Amino acid sequence: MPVAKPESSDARVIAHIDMDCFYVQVEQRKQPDLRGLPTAVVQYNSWKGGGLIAVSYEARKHGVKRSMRGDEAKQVCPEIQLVQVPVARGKADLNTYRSAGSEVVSILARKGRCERASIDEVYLDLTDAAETMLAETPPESLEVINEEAIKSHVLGLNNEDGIDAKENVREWLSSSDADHRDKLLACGALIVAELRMQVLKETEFTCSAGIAHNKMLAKLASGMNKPAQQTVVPFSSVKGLLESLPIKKMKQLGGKLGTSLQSDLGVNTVGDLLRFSEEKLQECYGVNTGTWLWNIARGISGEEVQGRLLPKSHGSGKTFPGPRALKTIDSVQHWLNELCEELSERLRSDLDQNKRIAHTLTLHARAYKLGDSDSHKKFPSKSCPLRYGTIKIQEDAMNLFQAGLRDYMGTYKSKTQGSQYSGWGITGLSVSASKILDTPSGTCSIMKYFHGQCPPCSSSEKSQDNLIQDAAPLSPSESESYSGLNLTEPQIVFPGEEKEIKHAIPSLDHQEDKSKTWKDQDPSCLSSQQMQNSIAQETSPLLPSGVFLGSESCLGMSQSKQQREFPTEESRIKYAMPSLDRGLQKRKTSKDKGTSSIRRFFKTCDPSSFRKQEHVEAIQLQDVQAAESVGFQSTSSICSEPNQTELPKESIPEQTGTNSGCSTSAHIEQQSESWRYKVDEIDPSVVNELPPEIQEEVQAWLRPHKRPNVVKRGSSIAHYFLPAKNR
DNA sequence: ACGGCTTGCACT
DNA sequence: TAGTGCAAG
Repeated sequence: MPVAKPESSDARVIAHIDMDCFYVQVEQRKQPDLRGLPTAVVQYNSWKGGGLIAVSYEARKHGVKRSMRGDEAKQVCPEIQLVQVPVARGKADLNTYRSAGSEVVSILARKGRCERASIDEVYLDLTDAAETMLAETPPESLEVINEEAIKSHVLGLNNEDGIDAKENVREWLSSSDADHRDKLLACGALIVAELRMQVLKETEFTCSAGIAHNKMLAKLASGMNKPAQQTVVPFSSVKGLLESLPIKKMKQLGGKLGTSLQSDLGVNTVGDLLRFSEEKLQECYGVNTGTWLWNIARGISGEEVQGRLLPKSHGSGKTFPGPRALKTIDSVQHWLNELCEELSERLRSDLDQNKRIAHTLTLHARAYKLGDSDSHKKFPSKSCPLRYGTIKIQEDAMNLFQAGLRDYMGTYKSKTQGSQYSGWGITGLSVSASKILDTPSGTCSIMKYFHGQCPPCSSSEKSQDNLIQDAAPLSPSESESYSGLNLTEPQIVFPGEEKEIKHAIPSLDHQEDKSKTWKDQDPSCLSSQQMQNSIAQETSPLLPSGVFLGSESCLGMSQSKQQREFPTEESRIKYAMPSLDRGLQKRKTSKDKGTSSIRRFFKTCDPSSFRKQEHVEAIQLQDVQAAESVGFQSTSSICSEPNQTELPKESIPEQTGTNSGCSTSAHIEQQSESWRYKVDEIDPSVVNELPPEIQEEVQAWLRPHKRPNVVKRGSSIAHYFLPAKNR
């Protein structure tokens, strides 16, 4: 039976921290003369003064806006200081901002779980820190309250900007008879004030923050008082806040979905959403989006703060607008080389600094054809296994481009002559690296737990000779999952050898299925220098299933073909993790039917220790709702249905009314064979009995997932504008 | 034929 | 899966 959690454990303390006009601040730190002046950061000064990408608050007062041209900005604010984004390899180079961003993250990650939400934003889960503070040094016990905290804006406090606001805030922060949730938020506010001061001290950057019971509200709040201020959203202020909040201000609703809500349902404020039943919203926008909308109307958002300090992908791109469109293969080649060079550089530093390896290379391009107005949509993106080394990346990217070009041309049934197109142009190119995984040594706590330490892993113990041996007989790509491209032929690369081997050519028309011996190698066993030279092939996701086998040598086994085709259970677990982590909606039938060691571990646990997981929303507005008898039944159904608790940020709406909830659950139940389904059966409470070093990792698997969308509404964007009416 | 360059994510 | 598209800043 579901056991009700104590109310207090649901009162999370979440903060969203947002750097103020970050790029401007970075430039002002570099050039302190600019401090206090209306300033904007601009890229590509050549055309109309370049495009603004960050604007200081002084300049905003004069009406300067992001997305203005440099020239326009000068018009509305003649004294504006325009600073150019650094340029490298003929394109904007954002690296200084990236590293400034990591400076900040490393400070903000000190007080709780931290999620890097973008280059200049993070979420923090300060629940534990706040609880601890409340227990040990509650605000009421402090003689002095941090001045920065006293400057907080507390939504719902009377006289918020009146003359005695500060006294009110001081009292709110340290009131001893306050609601428990408010006390926690007060602690959160103190902690955040401290962190912001620390950031200022160590980086010279100011930031704004929102402190609330969930991510959505914290994000909303951080933008309410900028720059350099913080805003607290007490539980009791939520209803009033959302009631009048324009729907488009809500994150995820600033685009077409928000427009559809306005024009099709007449929803102008978040509060207006309360008029609609969950079912109605689901009919219009699909199950996930519908439920999500229903919840945000009530200030409910269960999304957890992910403990992730690093980006999940790297990309480098450039546009070639209009007259500058690329017309020859050579020019494409040139720019692709530049982009790949930058990407490769960033991959290397990620490897060096974070011991992470990217596994997929993707190329995106935009092209136009005279006479076809939406020709630019049709250039397909292509991806392949990522091989490290600048030259390899360049080569693979070029091959991807050519493959894309063939498809693109195919749609026009036309042919290229030589290296010259006519009537064609490439208006955008970008390359990106994704599926970035930690090197096992760093975070593979589970493997360590089940197999003990892995001495052979330590890079110092591995000789260069071993390296060569291990790396030598490499598997080629199993390329069927990569669009018929076969970009990676077997090759031998010795440490120190950076030259590419010219036979890495896409063979589009022959897909061989070669059986080769496979000796995989744990990348973690290599020093980063060694990595740079030799990890190229073996780190590609070569297996058909995409299994990453990097850790086997960690276990001291020598893998061969057999294991390549039947990877060990631990490998599958390792691979399954990221998708579970993301809480994918789809539950695909997994090919894995074996009993994993993790499952065995759980099975040996005393069944009596299992109890049902309670999924309760972080912020409980139920009391409020009950009082108002607004959607109370739905709320309780949410709470008792595990699969509903993880709310999607947004999803494409689907065809109305063809199907609904019952087939959804039926569909889920069919998946009894899948490993993920088994995960669902695991009682979360048992995690507490695991050794601490793997608890967090297992916890990540157990996050609730979204429901598959069974309702179909068609696939074009147009359906945003065509929700069902009068249904 | 312009607002550039990145990210993350959902969907299919 | 790979590929597409939305959204945000």
